[in-house]
Amino acid sequence: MMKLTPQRQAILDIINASHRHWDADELARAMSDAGQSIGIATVYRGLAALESQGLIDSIQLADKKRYESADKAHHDHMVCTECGHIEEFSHQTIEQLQLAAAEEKGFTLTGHQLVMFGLCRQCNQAQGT
Amino acid sequence: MMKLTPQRQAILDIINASHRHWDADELARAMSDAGQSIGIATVYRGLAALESQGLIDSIQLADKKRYESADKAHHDHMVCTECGHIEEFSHQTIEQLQLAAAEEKGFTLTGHQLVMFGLCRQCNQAQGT
DNA sequence: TGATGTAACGATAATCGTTATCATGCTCAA
DNA sequence: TTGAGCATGATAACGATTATCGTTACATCA
Ligand SMILES: [Mn+2]
Ligand SMILES: [Mn+2]
Ligand SMILES: [Zn+2]
Ligand SMILES: [Zn+2]
Repeated sequence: MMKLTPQRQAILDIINASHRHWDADELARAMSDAGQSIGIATVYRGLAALESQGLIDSIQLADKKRYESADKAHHDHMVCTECGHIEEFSHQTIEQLQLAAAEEKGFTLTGHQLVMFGLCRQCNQAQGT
Repeated sequence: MMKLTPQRQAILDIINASHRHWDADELARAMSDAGQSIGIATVYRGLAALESQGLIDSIQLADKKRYESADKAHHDHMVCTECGHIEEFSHQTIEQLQLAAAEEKGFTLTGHQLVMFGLCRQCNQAQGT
């Protein structure tokens, strides 16, 4: 078991207090802004520790890893390529069919990540026709 | 339109001649081994150019981008976390349900990537019970 | 033919997210 | 009280990718 130090607790609190998907740098900056500065290495180690304990979840985007609260049911993500907005969705049938597809290939699944890219509703409208 | 230089043609040939998923370094090494050395920057630029023309496809894995032939129908990937083997699969219903999920959120899809992680058939057996 | 413009090349520096190193600080069981 | 062991933070190192820049290949035009 790991130790829930003040730094790790603070990271966990920030993540749990919002529905955002945070990267390491944003968390360090948020803590700094809140007067509780933290070393960037400590952020990375804390995130890894919290995730290994299942206290937070992550998604690996092209450039960086982003973390979110684990207090939500499993879901996947749509990322707006215009504004960066991340929309969540879950689809039970898709999940089931993934299991079936894996079984068909002899794969034992430990995880998956489905990311869809496109324009969110707002950016769609801003774009016009 | 871009120019299909000897370097880019060679990259394209290597990718099309196999079913592998290549990273930039592997391609540079393969060309070097074949007696046609190439600058690593040229590999990256060539890959970007070829992909923008739709001549090759790519998948973004955690650490690096991998490229494959575009002479295949769209498919998604299972990655073995033990041996690195990449298995391809396609599931028409999953694709359709993705479109439905996007529409429901007001997203206009431009792409998606579904990657499943786990143990491939071989590594499953090697593991035993 | 030869000047000139444009795009690609290749070596290498720079960037960026992440991990490793290491000296220092805390904490808790003996 | 003490010391083993884990956490922290500054910073170096790393790996993939991109930027820079001088050089080269090639096409166009005087
Ligand atoms: Mn999410
Ligand atoms: Mn493939
Ligand atoms: Zn948007
Ligand atoms: Zn395997």
